[in-house]
Amino acid sequence: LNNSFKDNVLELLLKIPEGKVTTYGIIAEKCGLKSSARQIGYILNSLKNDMSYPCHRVVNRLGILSGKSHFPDADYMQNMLENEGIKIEDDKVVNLKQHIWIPD
DNA sequence: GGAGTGACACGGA
DNA sequence: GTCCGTGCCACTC
Repeated sequence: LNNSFKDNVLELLLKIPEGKVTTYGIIAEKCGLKSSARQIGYILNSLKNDMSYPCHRVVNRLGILSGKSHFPDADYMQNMLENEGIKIEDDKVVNLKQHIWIPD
């Protein structure tokens, strides 16, 4: 099969439940490239024109909204997350452990 | 094919 | 908690 790494990432992206977040590292590991978290950001960047993917639910391992500058508005990511019940303080998810989602 | 580029992660100081 | 160096690998010239 010719599934690229990117396809796996996209598939997993769509599974992130509303009101939850996950990290670049978790996605990478689940897609079989444990230490290639950097690629996730690269892939998400290529989706910036496609809002059908919940890119806003991906944060770094500290819960920081490291990708917020890549959205249409500076507050887009934060607004989306807060809209789903996640509290953001200083560009960081409050109580990350409570909101993190880990694939099966 | 070689070098540069990341929306990262980890360990050590 | 911070700052810094290193590993990482798909992708693009």
